[in-house]
Amino acid sequence: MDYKTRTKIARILIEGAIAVDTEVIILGWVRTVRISKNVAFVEVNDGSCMKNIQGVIENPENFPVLDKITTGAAVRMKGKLIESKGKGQKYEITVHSLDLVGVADSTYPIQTKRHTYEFLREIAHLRPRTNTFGAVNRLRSKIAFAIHKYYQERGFYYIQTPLISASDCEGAGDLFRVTTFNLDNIPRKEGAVDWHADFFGDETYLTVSGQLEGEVLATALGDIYTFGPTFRAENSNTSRHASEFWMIEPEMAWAELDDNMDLAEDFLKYLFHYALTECADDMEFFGQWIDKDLHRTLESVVNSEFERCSYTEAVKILEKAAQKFEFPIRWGLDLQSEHERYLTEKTFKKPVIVFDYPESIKSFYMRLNDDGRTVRGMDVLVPKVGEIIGGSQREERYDVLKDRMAKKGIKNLDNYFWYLDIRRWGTVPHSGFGLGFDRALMYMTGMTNIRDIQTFPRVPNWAKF
RNA sequence: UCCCCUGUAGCUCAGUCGGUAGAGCAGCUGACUGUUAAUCAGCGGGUCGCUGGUUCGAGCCCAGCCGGGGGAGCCA
Repeated sequence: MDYKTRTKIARILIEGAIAVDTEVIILGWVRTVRISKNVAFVEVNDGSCMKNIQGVIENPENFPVLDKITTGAAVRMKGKLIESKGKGQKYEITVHSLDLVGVADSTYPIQTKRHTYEFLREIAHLRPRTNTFGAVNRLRSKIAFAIHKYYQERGFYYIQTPLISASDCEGAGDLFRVTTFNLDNIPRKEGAVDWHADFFGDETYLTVSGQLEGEVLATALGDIYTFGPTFRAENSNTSRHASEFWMIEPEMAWAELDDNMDLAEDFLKYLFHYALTECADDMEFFGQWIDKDLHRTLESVVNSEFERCSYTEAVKILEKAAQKFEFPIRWGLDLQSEHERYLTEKTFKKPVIVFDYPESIKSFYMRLNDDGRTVRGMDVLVPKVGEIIGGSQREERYDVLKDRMAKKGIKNLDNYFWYLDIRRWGTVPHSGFGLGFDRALMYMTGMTNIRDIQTFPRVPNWAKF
């Protein structure tokens, strides 16, 4: 094969790195074919970029293989790069030889027309060959790289936290259990399941967050970040939730909530700006076909100063709001989606960071304020989506943390000895947050369903492919 | 988990009052001197989600089940 000698389409159409009249070999998949008596056009995409390159065949009768060159077929196309004689593209290829590498017969499900997302989800193994899903997957790669670039350039260390965990982090009952037990014959001792007999000698789960381990490393390396998968067994049936998703969780020692907000704001702006400038080809497609306001929305986030508003102020604003809400507003109640969207879309018309939430509605690890009733938690809210980041300054005082864990009803405190130990010796103020990778990508692309942002989504009742 | 909507050809959908199945696209065959989701002509294509019920007769009405979508909650 011509793996090493072929020219990727992006080199020609995006980078402009190939001179006219150069002999090139294109390896790719046929998007559409148009054949008439004296000329045929074969449009090929090789995945390297959004755009297709058009092969022109001036004497189709000499290319009997054209009969089998159909939408979806894999082909090798050799010819000379020329300036296009037709309208609609700058370059095209005068084809000298054309080989069918892999046939796609008439049962190939992707047609040269728009398909519904619902249909494409059922062919998740083929949808990356469409424009939309090609663009999504290219952007995923670029933004994953941008995330590493951002933190590495700022002296954060990338750490790998365990996916199998014995702690249930926030005490929620929404975990996937990990076991090697034969489910038809589970060992029991005095009536109860004998977890000592299980593989790890204890109950274990798929992690819901790498935060607690991240705190351990931050209080040794200073600044760290995690970037990996997490798992939630919640029966959430929405367009924004998946059972398996990737999170970015930076954690900084010596940092307080203000530093945390600064990082969250700067990080989001960096990612959006990176997408707009480094992925312009694919972003143009999203702006044209998925969300006409996409560029305006992203640019406004990049160029705005995020508003910072305490929970208490936010409640006052919402109480005075002219709008009727479905859910009640009262100090002590959590903000609902409709409230968050009102704040970011109506009141401030830009991203908002809400902070200092009531102690009663937030997790045990958030630092208790001097007022004794609020904690140093923060949520970053953006127009159109609402909450995109959740984070906090962590409770670094041993006694206060232990009390709050007990108060929050965490049962097996012994399992958290290590988490408490980092407060016992050399404790230090530290802060961090979590950004959902897939949700950030939804915002960047305008795609409205997480099942179409993840390549192989896992949601309740769906783990195919 | 709750509320609402939905399931008919490969895809997107229509199907009236309950009377036995339709269109566009795709596919196939042919035509066509540069096309851009090419165009034009012809042809083939159905377990109406499943099970049961009502009825002389059900794609249509009723019940249950299964699948899909949107919204809410939980959150990232």
